[in-house]
Amino acid sequence: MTALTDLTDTPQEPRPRDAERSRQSILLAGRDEFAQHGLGGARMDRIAARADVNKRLIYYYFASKDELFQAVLESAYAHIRQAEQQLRLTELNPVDGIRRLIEFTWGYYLEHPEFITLLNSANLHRARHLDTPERVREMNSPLIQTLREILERGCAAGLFRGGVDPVQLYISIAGLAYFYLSNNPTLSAIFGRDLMAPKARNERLSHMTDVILGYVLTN
Amino acid sequence: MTALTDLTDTPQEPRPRDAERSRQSILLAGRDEFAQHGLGGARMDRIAARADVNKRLIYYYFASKDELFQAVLESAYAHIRQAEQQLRLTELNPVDGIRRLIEFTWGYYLEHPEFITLLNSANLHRARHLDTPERVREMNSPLIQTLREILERGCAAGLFRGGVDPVQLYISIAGLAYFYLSNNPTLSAIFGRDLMAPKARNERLSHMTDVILGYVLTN
DNA sequence: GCATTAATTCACCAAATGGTTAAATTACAT
DNA sequence: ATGTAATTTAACCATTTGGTGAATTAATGC
Repeated sequence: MTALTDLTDTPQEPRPRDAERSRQSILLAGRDEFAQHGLGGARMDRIAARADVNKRLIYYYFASKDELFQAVLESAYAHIRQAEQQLRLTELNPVDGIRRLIEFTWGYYLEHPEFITLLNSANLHRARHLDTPERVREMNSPLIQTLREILERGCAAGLFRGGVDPVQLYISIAGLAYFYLSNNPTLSAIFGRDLMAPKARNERLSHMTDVILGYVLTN
Repeated sequence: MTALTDLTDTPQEPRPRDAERSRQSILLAGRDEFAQHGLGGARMDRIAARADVNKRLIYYYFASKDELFQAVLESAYAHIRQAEQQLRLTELNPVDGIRRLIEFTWGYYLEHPEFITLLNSANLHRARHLDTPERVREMNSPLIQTLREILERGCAAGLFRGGVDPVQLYISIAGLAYFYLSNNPTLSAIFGRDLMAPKARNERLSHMTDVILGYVLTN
């Protein structure tokens, strides 16, 4: 209140020490910075500023820029896979199961645009930052298994065509959503129409669903 | 031959001056560097080395890193649009027209991986480098018009479903191919199978065709 | 209270980076 | 031959960059 107790505008009041909180804060800041500028364009100083943490602390928890990126990437994967596993697709009939997977994929990419740009950076660097590929693979198998099960059920019921590779189908569902969102700026510019307008977004979801169902459904 | 005439290993023989050649060389070098490292990771010194040109020359022809990237991007767009216009899709029946467009898209992305990473960089920067959007838009309209025409013909012949938005369809065709190739490193790692193996590539083309035809075809 | 350890900050660096100044060289028209 | 504009180069620079060594402060166990 007095000039003596509050001379500066920066309170300087030292936060209580909390290793886990700091680590998490750096991880989040890194996620945002990498997502916004790409791995090459990201700046460690900015990450420190975003996390409101001394830069040296980043190197205390993560050895280098690359290792931080790797940690960010793994965390992003863990997040989407966890969300996927709460879908309970097996409780739905095959058609609704596919529908729900499409809607989920669309919604997740919409709500997590950082996931898309992080993946783009990871791929630009040829997935060099996905070490322990076994762990990641294990994380992704369940969804493919679920999809395979849905396809089999639909096929047995005479609803779905046979011979569909669940991996191909998954990549197609993801691709239809991902490309639209990832490339939205150039596509919107090229076609001269705002692809992110609410109406356009709804049309896209509807279109994607028609495409995928048009493919898997017999007749 | 003698020590007098050939003291150094760098011949130093000055190339004849050729502005157009130099400009083009820089543009190509920039394309490769940007494609490989992204806009943020690209290094002007490396571009100069790739082009075998003094770094200052880059700034003589292109004002800055951003302007060079912009020129590279425009050139890349011009290239694919030109290739698209040699497709003569209108000479084919509707089904073959769609088939050919899918095959072309797939083949072009395969032969020009740099196009994909350039676009990713452009989108990371929100298409800021696509100025003169009118020019670019004009370049892209013809293909959409052609696609619209194909869809109408197919619909009139009772082959295709009606109400298909050519822009949505184009984005879907591109997306099915683009995502598979752009994200190949992470997808291959995650699913533990080499998606770029010749067999896998053929299967992908076949799958994409099935998906798109399954959607547009009636019955 | 006190020592030990874990968390955090400070000050700093060598290398790399995008960009520039000014001079030199070459083609080319006269 | 010579003047002129276009092309190319050499040397340089202020800043930024990822990363460190060492000191410092806060929590924890005793």
